[in-house]
Amino acid sequence: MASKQRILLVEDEDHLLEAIKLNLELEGYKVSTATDGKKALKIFKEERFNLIILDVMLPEIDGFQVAETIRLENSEVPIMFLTAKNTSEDRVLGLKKGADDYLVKPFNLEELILRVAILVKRGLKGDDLKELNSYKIGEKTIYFNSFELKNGDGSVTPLTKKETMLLKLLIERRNEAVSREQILETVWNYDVYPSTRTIDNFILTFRKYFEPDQKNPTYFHSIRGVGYKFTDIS
Amino acid sequence: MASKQRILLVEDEDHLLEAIKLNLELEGYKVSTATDGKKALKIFKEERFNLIILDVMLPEIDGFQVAETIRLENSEVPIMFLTAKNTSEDRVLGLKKGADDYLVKPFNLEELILRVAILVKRGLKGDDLKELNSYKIGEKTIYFNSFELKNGDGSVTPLTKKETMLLKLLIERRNEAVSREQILETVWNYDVYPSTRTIDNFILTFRKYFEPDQKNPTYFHSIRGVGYKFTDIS
DNA sequence: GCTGATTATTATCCAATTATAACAATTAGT
DNA sequence: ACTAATTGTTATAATTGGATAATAATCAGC
Repeated sequence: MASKQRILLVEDEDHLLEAIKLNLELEGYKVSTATDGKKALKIFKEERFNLIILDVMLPEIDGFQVAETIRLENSEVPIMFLTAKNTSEDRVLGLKKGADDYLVKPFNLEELILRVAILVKRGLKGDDLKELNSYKIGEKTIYFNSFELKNGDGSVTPLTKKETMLLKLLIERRNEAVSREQILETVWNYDVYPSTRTIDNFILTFRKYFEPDQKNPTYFHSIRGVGYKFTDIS
Repeated sequence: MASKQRILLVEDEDHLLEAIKLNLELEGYKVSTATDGKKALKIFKEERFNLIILDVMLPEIDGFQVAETIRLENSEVPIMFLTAKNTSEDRVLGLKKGADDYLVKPFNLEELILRVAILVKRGLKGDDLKELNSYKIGEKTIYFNSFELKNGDGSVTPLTKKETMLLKLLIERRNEAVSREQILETVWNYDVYPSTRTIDNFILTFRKYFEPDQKNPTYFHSIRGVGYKFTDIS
């Protein structure tokens, strides 16, 4: 990812604030903090964030009001509420204020991290998104949602739908063998199987695209009797 | 809300399936159901949904595989996992497969309803109300608000409503493939699908407007089996 | 164990098939 | 009258499977 994603964390309990901040930073986010609603709004006006995490119970201005104010100006940024109350009215209220997610205290830190990842990913735009949906192999970069392959010299080769899908599958499962059966089930439909020879053909073109030495594949390995394995150390 | 939002619910326990379905319908959603992964994929291919709720443990094909297959196609539809397992690996795996949310069983029905509302709402505003008033392609400028196209020589060509909408969509998503389905969903309504051939014709006129060489498009690329991609380096 | 024969699987090329898009002409709808 | 949508024909690109060569695995016989 190009640059660190930024999170604004608003929480009045110092202890909890520090714990969450530390964990988010370990995950690679840049975290700004505020301990009350007033300060939160001040920081929000000065910087741009990819996600705002708001405790509901805050001194001076509560989390809901903060969210409401933010939504007046900027309806895009995802907002996650942390709430101790678990009554239905409260959660519905949060929703109305434009929450994208909420966690009930006490919560599991790991769950927080996971949900943060989902929200940040969702908010990404343009170049970041393109970055997220790409994969580098050597000098070349595959862009999965523009269906193209950028070569080392900057030239671009178009990829077909099936090529892209199969590449995606093998890369998702990199460093493990994917059986021919699995490939057919996933890339082709569960009912219409072509001959297994077809797969070879796709691998062949992949090797033409990516392998410096066709006869000695670095990336696309055949596993006899099973299927193929995409190997990459990155 | 113009028309009912559609949800695909995939769950193998009949009792739970019915309970969730009933509650979602009470909330005003149109709910389609499937009891195993294979059926789910079949239905997914036939209809369009605003949200997919997937139990992870399913007969035949599990929820993760279903999600993976859906995500291999270009689909951006939000996916929520229902999972009994609460181990960290499982949740991270769900994330990687492209989850937008997940609930751990046993869950509170009210919480499910709330989270569904968040995801559906998010999907709707996903059409980005980004202010895009004009856009330059080569010598020409499109004015989205006045539905017209200013040519290099200063003359003006009027654009129809549909032309403008489709142009806007493709330009907003520039450099990525937009599937025919997405086009139909966005430019046409959810229920009124014209034949997909209609789209070709619009592209045809776009190429007449913008392409120096019709046979070798610079801007409007067809991606076979997927849809169209508007390419621009600016 | 080793060697060569046998068999199974994959690599590769290419022609045939199929799927999809380009395009034009026509119809429908307002 | 003018968009929008359908339909049909042609053009084109992607996918497929057959043929053959290459390679790897298995096995029989020594």
